[in-house]
Amino acid sequence: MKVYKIPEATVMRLSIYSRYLHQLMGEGVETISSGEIAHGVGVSSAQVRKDLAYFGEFGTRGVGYKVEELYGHLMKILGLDRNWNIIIIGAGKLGSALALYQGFADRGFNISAILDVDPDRIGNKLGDVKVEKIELLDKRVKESNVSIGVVTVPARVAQDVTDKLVNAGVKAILNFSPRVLRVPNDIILRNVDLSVNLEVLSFNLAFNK
Amino acid sequence: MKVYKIPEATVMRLSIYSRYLHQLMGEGVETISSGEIAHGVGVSSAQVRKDLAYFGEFGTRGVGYKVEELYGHLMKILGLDRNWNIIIIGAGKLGSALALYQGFADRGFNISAILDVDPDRIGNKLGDVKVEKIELLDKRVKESNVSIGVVTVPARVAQDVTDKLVNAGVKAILNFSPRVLRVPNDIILRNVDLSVNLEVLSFNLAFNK
DNA sequence: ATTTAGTCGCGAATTTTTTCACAAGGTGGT
DNA sequence: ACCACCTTGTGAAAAAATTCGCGACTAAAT
Repeated sequence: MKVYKIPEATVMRLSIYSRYLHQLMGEGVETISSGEIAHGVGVSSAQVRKDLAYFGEFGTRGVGYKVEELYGHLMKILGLDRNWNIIIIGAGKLGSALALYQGFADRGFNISAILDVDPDRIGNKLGDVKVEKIELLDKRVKESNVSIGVVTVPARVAQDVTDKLVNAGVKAILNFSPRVLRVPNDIILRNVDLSVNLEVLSFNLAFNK
Repeated sequence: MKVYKIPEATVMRLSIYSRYLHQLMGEGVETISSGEIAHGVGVSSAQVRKDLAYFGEFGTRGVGYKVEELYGHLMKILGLDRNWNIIIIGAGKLGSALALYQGFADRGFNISAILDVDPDRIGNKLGDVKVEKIELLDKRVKESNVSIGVVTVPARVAQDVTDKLVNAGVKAILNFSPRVLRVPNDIILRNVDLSVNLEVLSFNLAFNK
């Protein structure tokens, strides 16, 4: 099987499968079929098998998958068999929420720093991390070997912050600002636009009836 | 042109185009080509034209699109030519951040209520809205004619909250909890999983080198 | 009036993703 | 040992989404 290009949709589903498997482990389930995973997360069983087939053969014909084993494979595939250091730029409501979001820590994402320009925010404690001034961006990225920058600043400064992150050496950026960011080709960029999601709902509500 | 099924990716891009056009309006731009929109938001010009073609002919050959006019069409298509009432269930960090997120109000989403079970949170003011007890769910949805429910509760109670929202009469649900929700066929459901986004980055960092 | 340069709309071709369908392999009962 | 029954892995088919290519149309310059 080709390993060249994995569909992004596949990667997102793997992440969802892994979480479902984790839940099953908690329930003491030891073996599961593609059909059951499919039903559990709302896709087709062929989809589950195809997604897994990109990376190897993890099941046993006639039987299914060992939950714990498959979970381990998925975590490895997703790069979650290690910790990642991330930095959050922007300690507004969204940045704070992300900093305190347990889901990140649970999956091995360690928040190395959270920075802002606003003196009122600097010094605030968010969980274990204290908000620091933006000038420390380069220093913090380098000293903590930060791989991922999370951008939660207003649109007008998003590109500027992004450039600084790239220069400091982050390899990937998760952008929550409603701005199209330019990054060099070797930097991985993902955009999460909260409004877009609501607007897709709005479209469906308005359009389909 | 077929109106049957609009790709979800198209809808998401329309939302992005509309925001870019709004920015251009602010800059005083009056006319724009598909190629310029494409460059501005990072897709191909054919993609822009194809996306728009699902809904009609908005441009002038040889000239391009009138920014304001196209913006108006897009807002109408997206159902943003009116206001939507939404309710947020879960006043934790994420729910609070969403409640205070200016981006929603800017696009016509009006937060009718935000509810929680935690007595410590009830009574807190988030912008113009006060956190109220979860028991008011049915009442608030009905009296404010709420169309969209936003679920930001812990995974274990997400399905329960969802069922209550559906029973109360919401037509769409935006789910931020890491749980696959079951809803009737006529209810529109979208999932936003913040961890998935980080994990796709993690995968790309780990896998591509 | 004609030419030149530019741009849209859209059918067709291409690429990508999903679904189908079944051979291969495994389990448990008799 | 054989049979009945499962479930995976995967090539092939189908479906969906994107890109290509060009005819149709516009504006502006000469």
